[in-house]
Amino acid sequence: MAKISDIAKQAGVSTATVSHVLNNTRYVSQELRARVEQAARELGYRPNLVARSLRLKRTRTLGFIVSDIRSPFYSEVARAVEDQASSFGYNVIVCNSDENYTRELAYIETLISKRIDGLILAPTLGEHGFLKEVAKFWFPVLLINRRLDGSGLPCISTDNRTGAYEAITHLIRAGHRRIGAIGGLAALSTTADRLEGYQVALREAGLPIREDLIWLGRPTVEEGQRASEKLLSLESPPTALFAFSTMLTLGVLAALKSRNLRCPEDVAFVGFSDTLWCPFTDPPLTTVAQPAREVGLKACTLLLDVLHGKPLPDETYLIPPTLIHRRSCGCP
Amino acid sequence: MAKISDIAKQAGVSTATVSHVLNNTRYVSQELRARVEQAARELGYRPNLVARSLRLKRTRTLGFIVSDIRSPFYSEVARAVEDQASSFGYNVIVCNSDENYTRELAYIETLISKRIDGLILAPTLGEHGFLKEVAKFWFPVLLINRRLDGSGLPCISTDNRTGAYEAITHLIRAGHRRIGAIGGLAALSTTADRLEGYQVALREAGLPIREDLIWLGRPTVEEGQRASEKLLSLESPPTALFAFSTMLTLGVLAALKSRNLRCPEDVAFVGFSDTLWCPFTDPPLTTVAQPAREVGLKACTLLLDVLHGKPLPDETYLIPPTLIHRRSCGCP
DNA sequence: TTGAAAGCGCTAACAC
DNA sequence: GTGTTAGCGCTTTCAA
Repeated sequence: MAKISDIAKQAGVSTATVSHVLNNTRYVSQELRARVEQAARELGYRPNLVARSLRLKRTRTLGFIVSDIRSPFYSEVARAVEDQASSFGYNVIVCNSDENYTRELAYIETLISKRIDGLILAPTLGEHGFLKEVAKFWFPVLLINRRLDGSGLPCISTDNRTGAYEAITHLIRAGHRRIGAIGGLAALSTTADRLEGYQVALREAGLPIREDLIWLGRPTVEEGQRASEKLLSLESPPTALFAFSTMLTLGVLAALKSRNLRCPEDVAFVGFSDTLWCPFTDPPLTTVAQPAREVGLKACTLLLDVLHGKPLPDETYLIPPTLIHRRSCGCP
Repeated sequence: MAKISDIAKQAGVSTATVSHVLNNTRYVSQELRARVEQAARELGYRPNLVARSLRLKRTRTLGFIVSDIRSPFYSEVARAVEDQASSFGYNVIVCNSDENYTRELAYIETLISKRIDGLILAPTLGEHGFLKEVAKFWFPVLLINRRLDGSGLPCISTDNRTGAYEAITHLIRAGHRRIGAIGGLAALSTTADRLEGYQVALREAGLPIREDLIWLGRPTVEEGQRASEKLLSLESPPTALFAFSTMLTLGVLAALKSRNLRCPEDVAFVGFSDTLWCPFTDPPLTTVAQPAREVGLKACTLLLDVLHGKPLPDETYLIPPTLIHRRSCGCP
């Protein structure tokens, strides 16, 4: 664990000179430069970034808090964030909030204490007023996926409204008039936006918005299955279903299977979030593909911009998703 | 950004007292304790863990390097590691090596400089002799998933040999005598172990090991598809296929689909790594489910044990996988 | 062109 | 019971 003063001694120069050689931060003669470099090599020197961080008041470390890194969407975002961050010399600490407000808060406290340079956050439900303080006092905060209206915090997100609108419009064009919607927690902006897209599409087509065709709740496979069963048991059941997330999609598939319903012949289906598996399910799934990589890249790029002096934007950036046509929607 | 000396001033005590109150590290009278706590609250004090780390020579931060966090296996491992780490007050920096030795090396350098307390690593291919030095000089290193034979580094891994053995034995019992194997890079211990399990199962059943039924290569969907096409084009093609990874499994499915082969009627199939989607593919997939969570938990637990003073084991821990029976293997 | 030394915020040995 | 202070390893101002 050689330190700068060890190198200085061995090379017969001052610590200032060593530091300047190592960081290329002021002119040093060839002679001394060579001696310093050799000494550093001989001693197996590795700069201590902890000391450097203390001195410079920046850690080149970012925080990344999402509900669960196992989600295909968030792991893709995480990958993009890490790619971008590492290419600029930053590392990222990954945290799983599990949709738990208290856990999220605890992570934020820790990250403050660790003096991260910036935070990318998919907030849980709950009062997030304190984030304004965090952003003002500690480090820039960039939201992903979920807006926090009125917080003034910038957010990078899929254009959920448009995504849902296009999915539903597609089903309507194929002749469906009763389309069930199975969504996540109503209080999340993602759910609200997708629901809005669903409603606008119906309205524009002159179709009624039937509350009994809409189910919102916890986005798990089991709940999705239960929700599907419920909608499909209505006296005039939907001829098509639209699920807002991967877990709910799996729930729908389970329900169709357990009822021996053929898709798309008996019930058409469109999901939200494309994955590698979607082409291989029975039937291949039509989905709204979320631009996860773009969201991560944009969020991290903006964050790094701010760290390099640009002003924090207060806008929401919506990135358009893509409707991927496969068999489950029943179109040619 | 109040610091300890600010609190000391405000509370009219020494910095030592403040530190001891904050860390509960020596007796302080109720009186002073209360004054310190109030001052800390009033000033919105957050301990500076960078300074603390410099002083204590530990950061309560772990490194986690895998090829790609998007992989269902690694993201599950990451989640388990993070759960365990955070419950002990540690954070984890996640890095994606992309199977690139140079990238992996660069990350390790950075993590050394950041003075992480320990590293969990799924090594890429390449000479890893330097890891012994790292482990000796800087921090404990725990391998996951891939052994580095002769390195003396402990490894937590799926019992790949047994997993493959059981899958193949299952197919043999169902009457298959020509079973194709589609695996990843030959130099990886995971590939070698799974191949060994495949071979041992055949040998025990008195079946020949035909080299033309074995394909090893880059584990991508495209390569998996190409490999399947090749095996299925043999004059006496395999009646069952065994794929070593998720990507290769998707490739097999693509090949079966493009050739209009029914599974399991025309070709039976077993994959490695279970995912949420496996019950919903066409047909539902029989797979060897990897104990990803257990691997992550065990790795992190061992690492934390070492950090708390226990000696680093030099063993390899193999965690048994589970064969999950679904339709694709063609058994009742 | 280079060096001496202060100071980033914290802990803890030592002194009282 | 509490306080003084050195020092963790680095950067950078100031001086020469």
